[in-house]
Amino acid sequence: MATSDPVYLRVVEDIRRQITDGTLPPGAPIPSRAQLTRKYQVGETAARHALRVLAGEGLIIGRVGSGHYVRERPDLTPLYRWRFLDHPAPFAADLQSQGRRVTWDWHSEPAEAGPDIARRLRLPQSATLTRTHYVFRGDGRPLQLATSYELREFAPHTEEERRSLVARMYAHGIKITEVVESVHTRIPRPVESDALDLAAGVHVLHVERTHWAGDRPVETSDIVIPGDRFRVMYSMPL
Amino acid sequence: MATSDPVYLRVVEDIRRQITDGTLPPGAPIPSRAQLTRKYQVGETAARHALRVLAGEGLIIGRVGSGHYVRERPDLTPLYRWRFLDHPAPFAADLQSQGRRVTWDWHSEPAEAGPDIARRLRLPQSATLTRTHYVFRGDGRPLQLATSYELREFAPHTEEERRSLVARMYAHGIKITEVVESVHTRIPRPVESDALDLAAGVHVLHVERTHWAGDRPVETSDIVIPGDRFRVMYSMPL
DNA sequence: ATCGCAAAGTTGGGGCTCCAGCAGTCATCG
DNA sequence: CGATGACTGCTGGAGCCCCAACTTTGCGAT
Repeated sequence: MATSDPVYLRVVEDIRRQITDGTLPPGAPIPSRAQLTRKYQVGETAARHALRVLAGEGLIIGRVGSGHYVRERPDLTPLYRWRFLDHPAPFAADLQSQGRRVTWDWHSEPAEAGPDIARRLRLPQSATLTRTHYVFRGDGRPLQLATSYELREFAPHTEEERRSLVARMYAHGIKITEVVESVHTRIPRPVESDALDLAAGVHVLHVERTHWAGDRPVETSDIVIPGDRFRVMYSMPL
Repeated sequence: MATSDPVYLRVVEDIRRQITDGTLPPGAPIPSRAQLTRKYQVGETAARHALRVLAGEGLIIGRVGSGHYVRERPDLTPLYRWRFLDHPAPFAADLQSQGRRVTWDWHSEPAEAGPDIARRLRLPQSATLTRTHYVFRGDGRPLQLATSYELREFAPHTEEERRSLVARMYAHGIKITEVVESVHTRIPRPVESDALDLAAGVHVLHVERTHWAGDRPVETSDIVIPGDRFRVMYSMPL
């Protein structure tokens, strides 16, 4: 099934890989339609489609009359990236509203991204992340274990910062009732793919594309609560 | 400049209008590529492109072998739609952190959308909205005036609900330092248009597309802070 | 009356081509 | 020597066509 994928996806994935692993640095020119046509032995339609998808993802930018280029400042993209893979336990914030006092402990350690997380976070495998294990407690009794992965340069530096970060997440009242399997992808899936079919009963909240920039504090959160599974996508700046 | 726009936009805008004003109700079939080609006297490329854009916006859904249809449950789309057009005053939440006590009063009234808001909220002009005027005070002194427009069916029903809604907004620490000119558009601009150019120094956070569904509580917020102007986009369910 | 099947219609992927408008580059002219 | 203008390459819009896979429909046979 992997080899019979649409042709344009092959091009998209190859270029995306080159961008994320640094082969194509920010500002680097992307081959033009004509060049892609030759290089990947595809039609111009597929080549142009691939470029549009990548541009839609925010990875590259097209300049009329000039060409496509790898977007500058891609480091702004992953402000915070979280990934929780947890016990199906009630989330702490849930219990706060029931009057219990929630506390949490954690310990952080450096970790390599590894293939799975690297792919999901669109990072090179060698990227150094900060892995943090949490133990959430309600009235002292353990409620939930959680693991989060953050880019080192964006991870909180002090105890206080991390505490405030987690507190802000709690302020959202995120309930985690089952597997929380998530990544905050700022540059999610290809533009045209997988239009959601609400009528079919798929329950999902889905942020397709988010672009941003700016040197001021920015905070966004997107919470997805499908039927029986859900994801939390969360990002915060310092 | 309006008449020399791309042709596919003419198709997009016409269909979008028909959907938002109810001419094409949820579930209604959209003309096929061939039919659009004839109806609007455009090429197949433009017709298909228009359909893709609308599908990308989440307004319609394409089913292979069957056709495109107006998405069901479009009422889930505008959960809350806010629009503030305000004084360039510091936002109350800002002052909270400085230890001042922030309070606010409001009064709500029904209002017709009118041409401007109808266009921005993608609603029929005759839609009945709830218009709410706020006065925010810091330590009793007026700080800010704000006006918000909400779909009536999603407006808070009780005093307590509205108070909690505003409080939740404050919890985000949204600073409003200048004109807040905004609409929460769940279905923003066409898929392929206006990729942001970060390199050019445009400072903007921009949520392009958000789709969601589900019968459980969903909360999303998107805060945009460009250089010297900014928008707040906010939506919350009950 | 119901079942099965074929034909027609539709989407999505893909190919090819043309053109306007823009951006560099380079050569020519004053 | 500097400025202007022509040329080339690129993007984005647009047209037309073909095909595979899938749905729907309607007809014909049982």
